[in-house]
Amino acid sequence: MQASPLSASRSDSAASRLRADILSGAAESGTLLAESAVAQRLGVSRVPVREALFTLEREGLVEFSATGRAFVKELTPQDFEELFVLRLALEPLASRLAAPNLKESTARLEKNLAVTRCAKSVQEVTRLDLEFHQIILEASSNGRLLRLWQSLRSELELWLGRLHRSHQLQTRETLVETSEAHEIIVDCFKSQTPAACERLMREHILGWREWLPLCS
Amino acid sequence: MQASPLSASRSDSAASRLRADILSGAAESGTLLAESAVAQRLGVSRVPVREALFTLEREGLVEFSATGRAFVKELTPQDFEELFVLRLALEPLASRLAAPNLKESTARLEKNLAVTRCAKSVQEVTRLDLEFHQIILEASSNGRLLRLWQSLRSELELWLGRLHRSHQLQTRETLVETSEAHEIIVDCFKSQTPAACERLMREHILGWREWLPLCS
DNA sequence: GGCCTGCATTTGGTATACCGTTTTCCAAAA
DNA sequence: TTTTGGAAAACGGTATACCAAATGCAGGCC
Repeated sequence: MQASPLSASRSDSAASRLRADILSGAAESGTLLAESAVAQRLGVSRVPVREALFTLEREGLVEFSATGRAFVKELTPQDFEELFVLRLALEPLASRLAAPNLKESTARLEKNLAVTRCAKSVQEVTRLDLEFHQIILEASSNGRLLRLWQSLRSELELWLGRLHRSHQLQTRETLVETSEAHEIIVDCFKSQTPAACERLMREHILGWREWLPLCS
Repeated sequence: MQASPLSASRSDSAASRLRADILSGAAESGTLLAESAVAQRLGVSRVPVREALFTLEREGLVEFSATGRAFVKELTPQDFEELFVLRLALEPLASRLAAPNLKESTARLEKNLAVTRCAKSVQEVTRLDLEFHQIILEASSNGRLLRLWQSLRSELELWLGRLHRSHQLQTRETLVETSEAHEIIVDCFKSQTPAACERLMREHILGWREWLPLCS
């Protein structure tokens, strides 16, 4: 256990509930998130809601208009392209940095892999996929690198969630593809050089890019 | 004219004033920034101060303790190392992406260069240096890349400011070094391929790393 | 019919007040 | 002298209230 301040503040729980609404698709793209309305719905005052919206903006799930009104973010194919370029810059780097440390934290990756193999929905596969990558980022021992990546993570989740809702992806197929790729990565971390890990992650991200044509 | 909401909110001006205090060294490393005290000093209520502190945390100038108290960030040599690794990942990439667009925005770079040559203090050189790099990031046409870089910029400024105050760097020398390096970069953008621009920026950042030993 | 105008309503920005928790500091005991 | 106990002060989290600006709609004007 780690980030549990014993009682999540109302700001945090407001952020969590809004995040869930957005990622699940309950709050559609472009929806206005008025402070008062959200506050009333969540049963808290406007102050925590305000902070939650600020947090979600940082995560890329919400955007503010020039006059300060908050809307659920809209994503375009260009957004996907931007995310791709940045993953390609950050994740291979993280893999190289993490390689020396990863011989120990491999256990976390393998546990993730085991859970992934039993996943029962595309959403679950997606979540575990991102978690797998985050484990590597955490092992990179570069706090700022992790922070930068996290500021992209929610957007990726949002993107993938929408994709899964518009195209009906096959759970089985997605699961097998993901876990096989991750398996190779874990093996690489266990036996290969940092440079090899970097190269492999680069390939992995390049492969992920193939999802792009699915943009609606 | 662009991002001028006609009257900066009190949150924004509070953030500006705090940022200036921190970057100028008026607020020393580790100083507690209590909401009430800051609010009283700036003549506003706690709410805008709260948001300003949140903003500055995002910029890396302030850090919160587990119990939510804000302190002026302390920087270690490892922080410099992290910033270096990330600049090395982001800026060459930005240069490559910007190269095709830069033939037009070169004017901005050249104007920056001209002003730099007349700079009269190390602080001014530093500020213009970062501005030069930011112009390139802006020309990369990747909003997220720019955003990630900006989240490092204030920290760089903080770092360099402290460096200049502890070691008495020569204005003349710093200025000449900086402007000569930037001159080469502008030439490259005007005549070379994206790949060449990327390589050159990589060299530039690697050279910048030589400042590291100056850590106290 | 389309466009401008003005008012009612909504919305965000900010000040103030209250409460529980954390810090701080001093005094008493080991 | 050091440690510890506890109380007072400081601080952050949040609710509420007020105001100015922005929005949206309806009615009038061209």
